[in-house]
Amino acid sequence: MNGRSILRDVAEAAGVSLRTASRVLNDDHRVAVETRRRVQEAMLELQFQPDAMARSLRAGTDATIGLIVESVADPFFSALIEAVETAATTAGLSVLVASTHRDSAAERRIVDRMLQRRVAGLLIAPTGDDHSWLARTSTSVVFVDRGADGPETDLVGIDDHGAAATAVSHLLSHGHRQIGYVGDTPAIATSRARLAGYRDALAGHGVSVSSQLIRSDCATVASAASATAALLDLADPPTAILSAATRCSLGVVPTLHAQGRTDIALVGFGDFAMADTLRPAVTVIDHSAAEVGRAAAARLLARIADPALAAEHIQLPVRLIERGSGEQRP
Amino acid sequence: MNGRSILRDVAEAAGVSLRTASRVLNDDHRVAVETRRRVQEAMLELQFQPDAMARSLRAGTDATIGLIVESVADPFFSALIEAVETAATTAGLSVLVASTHRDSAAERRIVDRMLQRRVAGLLIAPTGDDHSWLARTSTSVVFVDRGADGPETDLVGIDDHGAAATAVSHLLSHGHRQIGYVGDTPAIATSRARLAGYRDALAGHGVSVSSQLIRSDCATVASAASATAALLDLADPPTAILSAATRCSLGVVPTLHAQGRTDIALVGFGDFAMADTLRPAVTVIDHSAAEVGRAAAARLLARIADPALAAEHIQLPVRLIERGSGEQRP
DNA sequence: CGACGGCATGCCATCGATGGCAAAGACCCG
DNA sequence: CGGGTCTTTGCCATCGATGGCATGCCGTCG
Repeated sequence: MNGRSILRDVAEAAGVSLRTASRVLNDDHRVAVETRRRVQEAMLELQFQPDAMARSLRAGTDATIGLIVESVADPFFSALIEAVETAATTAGLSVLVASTHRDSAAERRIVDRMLQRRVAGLLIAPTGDDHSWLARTSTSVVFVDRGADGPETDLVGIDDHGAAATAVSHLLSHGHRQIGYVGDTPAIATSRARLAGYRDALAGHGVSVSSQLIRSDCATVASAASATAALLDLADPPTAILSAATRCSLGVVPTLHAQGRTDIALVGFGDFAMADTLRPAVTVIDHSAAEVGRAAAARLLARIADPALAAEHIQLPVRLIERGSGEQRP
Repeated sequence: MNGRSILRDVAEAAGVSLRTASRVLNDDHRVAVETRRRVQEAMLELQFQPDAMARSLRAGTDATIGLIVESVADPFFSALIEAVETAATTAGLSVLVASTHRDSAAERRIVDRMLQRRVAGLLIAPTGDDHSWLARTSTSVVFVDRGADGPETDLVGIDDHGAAATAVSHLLSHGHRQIGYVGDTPAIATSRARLAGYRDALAGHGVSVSSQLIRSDCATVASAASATAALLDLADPPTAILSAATRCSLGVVPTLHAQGRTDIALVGFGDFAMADTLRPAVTVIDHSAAEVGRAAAARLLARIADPALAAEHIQLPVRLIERGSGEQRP
């Protein structure tokens, strides 16, 4: 039916040059009132829509930010995405999402593809440790949730070490000494920090750390479930458990319920649906994904506006929500 | 440090024309072996990455699909997004996401923006009823979850009417006659179909429908919670409830638990975390978001490949997962 | 030895918009 | 009335890659 109309058509219809039509489109003030009116009329008439590709090519950058996470479906990341998307839309930018599924080769491919698209900026919760591509691009990048160890790039996340330590101290103060740890692999910076927080809190209270109680190999709900079952089977089982990721909690909690061992104290990292409806309701460390997303997006927008900004590590506060499970005594 | 290199640089470095370098880039067979080698060497040397914008401009379409949903953070949609993203990535396409938050003006803006970007295709779970823009574009569009009432466009979703009827029949067969309905607004086609399925199943079994038992105004978790409380307060309260959306279940279930009324039979639309850990575990109709996403993406890719395809409505099967809550008798 | 076919390569235009510069017209002032 | 300034408008080149057509070179065959 309609071939879409281009700016040239508008210009011809209005009897002006392409350049003048372009000026009207961009609200350039140096256009006579009458001319502007004619051009605008023609634009409406022809239902003109500017071509974003052409603009991007000319501008050298695309009005889009790339968001790379581990999994789009993960509750933490999906909440984060929503916050980022809201901020981006407000700023007139679109959002490209992609999941790495912890495959660092896939991550590299995704990063390359986004850079080829000349995204205005990149938000990334990295999987791999190889961030050498950073040196090869001038695109604005902000790490989110976890990231480069070095201080040369922006990072927006939470105080994982402190949060884990807080959780452990909470359990210690309720009389626990045998505290199990169910968490994700230390290959992920975030998990590493949480495990360190766990260890340091125990050590700080003079409690010895038993490696039997530490299961830091739970990348999936299923592995967290079986790790929990294994902890319960120990000769000297834990009286409390720190679940160091929401994903882990989704395995730990059902296992405790299935085995009728809800007497075991539990603090989970990350809030989740129904956490306060279960009996006992689950005490969690809430690290608001939306807050992290908002802050990361704000930081990225600032960096896009001024690429010369000094790198910064932003840590958002977390809060312990006492609901019952974490306040049980041995 | 490095300004990125462009194809012209590669051509110069290899001592060939731009056109030849372009041929190598596109695996055109009409290039001498030796020349190809030189050009490829130059590409590696200069770390050449083709500019996606320029290609898109030339091609007239962008290697991207747009995905427009109500909320990126909604569990149903986030699972759907992940499936779509996986399929798209496999096909070499990127994914732009956006949330409408049920604002049809926002939806229009988002659609316009995506069309301006010349996305290769659009997947949309529409909020508004005005799909007149469809006529004005030649972009491939597939509706997902809900959509145009007419048969002129593709729609991938589930049999909402049948699924709701199944759930109601299930409750009826367990002796319930007072069945409450907590669902979203009938303004959404999906909700409308579910409510109709509820009514038709009741009518089909000769049970009269009481409008007091129907709360179809629950767009949020909080409103579902208060609607549930109101149902319980009725002079003639329901002995069973059909929660017609996952979001609603997240309000219904905590309310039943908080009021100690877990004796009320419940069937929920959409599975959710911890549904089988709660006591009683929650019987649900599982409509796999991932399945819907996969099918919708496959359909869109097919349509992009062949825009002349006849429109089709695809309904994916659902299954009733009996866990206990829906099998309780009055 | 000349004509012709096929392969490899190159030049130019093009996608749609915008930046730089110049020109044309209006207007003012001396 | 001429020269200068300001406003409005237009032409051309450009962003980076690819399509169409032309050209040059080689071999082959009559």
